[in-house]
Amino acid sequence: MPTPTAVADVELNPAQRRVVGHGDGPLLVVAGAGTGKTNTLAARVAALLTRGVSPERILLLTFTRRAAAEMLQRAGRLADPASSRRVWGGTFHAMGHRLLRVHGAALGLDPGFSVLDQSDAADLMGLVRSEQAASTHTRFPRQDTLLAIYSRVANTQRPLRDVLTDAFPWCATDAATLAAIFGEYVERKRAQELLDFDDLLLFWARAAADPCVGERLAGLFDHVLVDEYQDTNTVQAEIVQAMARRAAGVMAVGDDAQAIYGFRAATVRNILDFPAVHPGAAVITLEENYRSTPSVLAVANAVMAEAPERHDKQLWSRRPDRHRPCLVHCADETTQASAVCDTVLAHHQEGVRLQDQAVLFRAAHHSDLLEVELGRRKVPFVKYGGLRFLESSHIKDLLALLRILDNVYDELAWFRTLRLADGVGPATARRLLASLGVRPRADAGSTSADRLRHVMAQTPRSARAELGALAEALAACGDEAHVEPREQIAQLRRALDPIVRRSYHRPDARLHDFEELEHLAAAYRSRGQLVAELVLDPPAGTGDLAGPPLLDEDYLVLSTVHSAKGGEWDAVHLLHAADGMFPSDLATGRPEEIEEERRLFYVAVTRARDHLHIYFPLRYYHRRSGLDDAHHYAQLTRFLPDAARDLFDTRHAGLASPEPPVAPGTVRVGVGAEVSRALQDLWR
DNA sequence: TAGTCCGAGTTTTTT
DNA sequence: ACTCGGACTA
Repeated sequence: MPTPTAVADVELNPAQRRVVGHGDGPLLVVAGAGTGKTNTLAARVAALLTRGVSPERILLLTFTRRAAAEMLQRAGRLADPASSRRVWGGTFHAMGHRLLRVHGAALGLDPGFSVLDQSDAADLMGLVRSEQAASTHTRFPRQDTLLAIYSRVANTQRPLRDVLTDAFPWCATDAATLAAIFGEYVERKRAQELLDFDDLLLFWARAAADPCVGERLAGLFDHVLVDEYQDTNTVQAEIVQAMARRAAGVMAVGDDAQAIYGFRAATVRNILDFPAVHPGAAVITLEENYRSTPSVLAVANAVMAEAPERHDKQLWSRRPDRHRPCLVHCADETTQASAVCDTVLAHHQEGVRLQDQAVLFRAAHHSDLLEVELGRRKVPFVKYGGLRFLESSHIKDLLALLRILDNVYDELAWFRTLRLADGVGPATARRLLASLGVRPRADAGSTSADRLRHVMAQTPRSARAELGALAEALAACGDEAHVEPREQIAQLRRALDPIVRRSYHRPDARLHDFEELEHLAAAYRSRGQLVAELVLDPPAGTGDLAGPPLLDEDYLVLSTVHSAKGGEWDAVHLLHAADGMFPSDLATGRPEEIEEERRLFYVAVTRARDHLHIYFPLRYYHRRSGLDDAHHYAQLTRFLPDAARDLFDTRHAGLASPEPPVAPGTVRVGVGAEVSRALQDLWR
């Protein structure tokens, strides 16, 4: 019997071969973690290409750009690299964007629309919010909450009132005001030709359902393949159904045990209902795990065994067992950070590259202390998840200028740009918008540079030099046909230089980011393409672009569990396995939320090939710094029940005795707090 | 316009 | 415990 240790490019097990060899017609693949899903999907694409399906008639929808690129690269190795590159592959949002640029006009969409990222959308929501009188009362939801509610309505396609009672009960009394704000928000986007992330899906779904445009769209593809189907939402399922209605084949791959995007309105119903929605669908289950050792899988299975809703898959592996998973009890967070460093470096000594190890955690800030410690010990690392490159304010400044060039009526971009200048705040900026002919619209045909020069006299004297420089830079970028995107960035960067130096604390790192952006821009043919792709597929990593200069160097991977989806490493270090951190105590309100946290924990565990280390800090300080040492003792995560703990070796870091000095959960207040309370009592 | 002070609500994960 | 928004002042 052939026993593949890893799924080699040509070596597939019988179930995988059935997937690859499946003819036309709908197909659902239920693929447990580590069962060779990526290879199988890649082999299927390769098989389609070999069968003579033309690459541009294949649509491959994945969760991230990276996943699509990797699958197509593997498919290229199996079939023909040149043709695999012509396959339509990417995220729902990126593919929607691409299709809408070409076919959106038929829906009345201006082909020059701009795409708002999450924080732009929130800003626009905030603008509308501030204009609504009723929104001033206390407890009125903030702009981010407003966007979250709006987005949930859009993605679930359920009435506002239901969404409020279900997910945002504390906002239910404001339903009428919310409806008014959302109405204005939608109107504002329409007037300024802006599409937010949700719109990319909604317009695509609308277009695909349209009797005329929809036929044309559906006619573009013979095969539709969707990865991570358990994390799609209602609108995405509608898109798949509509796009596949003329296709020879539609295939969805997913694992209900790995559904972790409920907060983004993803619904497991999609994968469960696939056979009903696509009649005659074949269902193939992949259960043999090629990634992890049996003892890692035992932990994963034990975690899921506690789920009230049964997932009737048991992962198994033929791999030999070598190391038992390790549960590390740490005195506190600081000890955890150094214990992780120690273990990472010990593995490194044994020959496991840093790149083959990952540190995973629930929330982006959970790695803060570790990052300091890694820096101190000079261990190179890259972090995924959390604050993105694009969200740093200097990058948004530069992007705002690009967006003005692209869409001269983009109110938000103007608002941001104007305030860059010394002496221009919200009040002046708002006044200038009218003179610029942006809101209300005027002077059709006049360029951004002209408009800016025209209002110069109305700006404070202190702002004129900087605004003048910006206007010149905008003018220099104006001729899209002759000025390369890279040169445009160079121009804008020069004008921003003094502003960045004046307004940011450590300007050099930020100016360096501009340089990186300039290099990045060389890969794009047009400014519009650059801006859109940057928004839809921002560079990962933090601070600087952890790009080419690091490539030859070995580095440790730090990642949120969400961002680690689809990844695998020889050694996985999972931080903060304490109740309150994982599961996050923000997500323990409703049973569904806890179940999603459990699946998230399962995803984290199943990323490990050979070594699994789970760290549990016993003591959490309430204040990071300060004189008093108020802290509490944590409890081990509820996802590791007693039965599961027998699967681990136990280690202790920074602890004289393995037991906590007081019962878990008790709060002790340190000396400093007692002193200050005594002082308080003096004048009470 | 921008800085300071005060009070109150909120907290995470991502395209 | 921290951040955001509003009010008030220079």
